[in-house]
Amino acid sequence: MRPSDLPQVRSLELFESMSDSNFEKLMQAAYLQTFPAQLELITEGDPADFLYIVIEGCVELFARTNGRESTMGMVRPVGTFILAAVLKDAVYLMSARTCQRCKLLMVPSENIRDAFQNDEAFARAIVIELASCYRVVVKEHKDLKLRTAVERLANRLLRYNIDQGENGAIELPHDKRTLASLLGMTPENLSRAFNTLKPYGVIVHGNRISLEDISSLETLAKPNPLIDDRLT
Amino acid sequence: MRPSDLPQVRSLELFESMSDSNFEKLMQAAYLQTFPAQLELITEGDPADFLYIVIEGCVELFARTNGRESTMGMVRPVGTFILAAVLKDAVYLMSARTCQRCKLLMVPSENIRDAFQNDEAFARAIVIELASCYRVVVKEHKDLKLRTAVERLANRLLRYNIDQGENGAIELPHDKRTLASLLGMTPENLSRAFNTLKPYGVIVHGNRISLEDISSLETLAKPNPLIDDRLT
DNA sequence: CGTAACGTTGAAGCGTCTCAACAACTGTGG
DNA sequence: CCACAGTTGTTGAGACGCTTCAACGTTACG
Repeated sequence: MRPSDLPQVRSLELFESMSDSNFEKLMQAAYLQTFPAQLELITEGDPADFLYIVIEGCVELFARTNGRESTMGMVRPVGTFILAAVLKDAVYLMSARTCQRCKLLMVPSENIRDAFQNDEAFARAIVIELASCYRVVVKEHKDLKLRTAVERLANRLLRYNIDQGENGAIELPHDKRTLASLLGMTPENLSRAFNTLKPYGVIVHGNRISLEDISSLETLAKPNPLIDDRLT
Repeated sequence: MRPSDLPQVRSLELFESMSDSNFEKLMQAAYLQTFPAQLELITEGDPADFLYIVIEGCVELFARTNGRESTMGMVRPVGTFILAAVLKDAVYLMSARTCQRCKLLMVPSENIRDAFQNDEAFARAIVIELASCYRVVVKEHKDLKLRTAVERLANRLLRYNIDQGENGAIELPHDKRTLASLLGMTPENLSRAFNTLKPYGVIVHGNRISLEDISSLETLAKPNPLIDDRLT
């Protein structure tokens, strides 16, 4: 792999406290590969052979059953996916596809599990990473069970606003059909939800949204740190 | 704590590979307490002071926001809850209340984190437990996003049937309002969903259900191991 | 025996989905 | 440069699923 990518991976919370020698060993076993857009990287049900780390591009995690499909999450640099399956040596619960041309680091599952045994700092980091992933899914589950579609969209917009500098001008990080699926609704319904939010100062121009009245949007959305905060 | 309860806790996957001395240390720091029914044990947002282990009874995990409430899960003996919050030293994301009179073992968070550092086997067990919890929530999330209410009920009934001996006679482990909330619907809608399933051989007598035509129920439910199996 | 809790049923309304049509934009090839 | 098809997003109409509210039956319990 290109040496210039290494520091980025090393800076991942998952790897930063690991010993140099163990990190090198792990990276020597890893493959850095570039994939075209719209390629299905893994399919749910397949055995977890690799831990994936997104270096460049964007990966969509999704699930299928009975002819239906839903986006479960989006992974951007520098993020990992399907750690749990790798650690349990189980099959993937989600499928993944590239949204754009992507550069991905693939670390064989066995090497991850070996490193877990041999490097105490790595073991601790893995537990923190896993616990964080767990809490993210719990929050998403609460979001879906406790809120209407419009509320979910409103809270999502408020979060994007915080992520993007809190100046009321946001850019949607994914296309609208993906956003709709992420939020658990149809594209048509997302479009209508945006219309519902117009009286609350939400102005849509393609994938650029301006929030002209944050406080009224917050009154509607009632953001809850135990659902919407990414840190806690 | 009563010595007769110890072997049960020890047999938990989380503790069984731990060294004797570390297990004893952990148990000496722990409190065994009995709680009456309908007591709120923890409230979301509070700091995670203890890891809880259900020895007897049943605990409901639930979440609230904006005046609404939803059941997130039920914990029966011998199960743990809110491990992720304990490990991250964060606040609870869910509240918990007793459904019945309960005997619970409470292990201080600090001791759990200490044991994680000092006992390699325990660290490994924690990772497996966490990864398993993660996968359970992912499955529940898929269930909710990819299925209708009737399908969720049908699959739940098929799972109860497997859990309870696969003889077509099942007993609901919780009251119906709780089951409804678990499945993400109202009690009224659950009642109607049972009616919808009548043509598929689902006969309801209070909390006893008989499944007279498993194969037609399966045709409707289309169970998926990547959602419904508890093992994988 | 009366009260309370739980579950069921009905009617009405809301939210969401489906299907279809259409507009706007993108990239392609002539 | 323009016609073209393909993609993406929007809008409308109708159907469906689900919720709400209210009433009622049943069961459990003091």
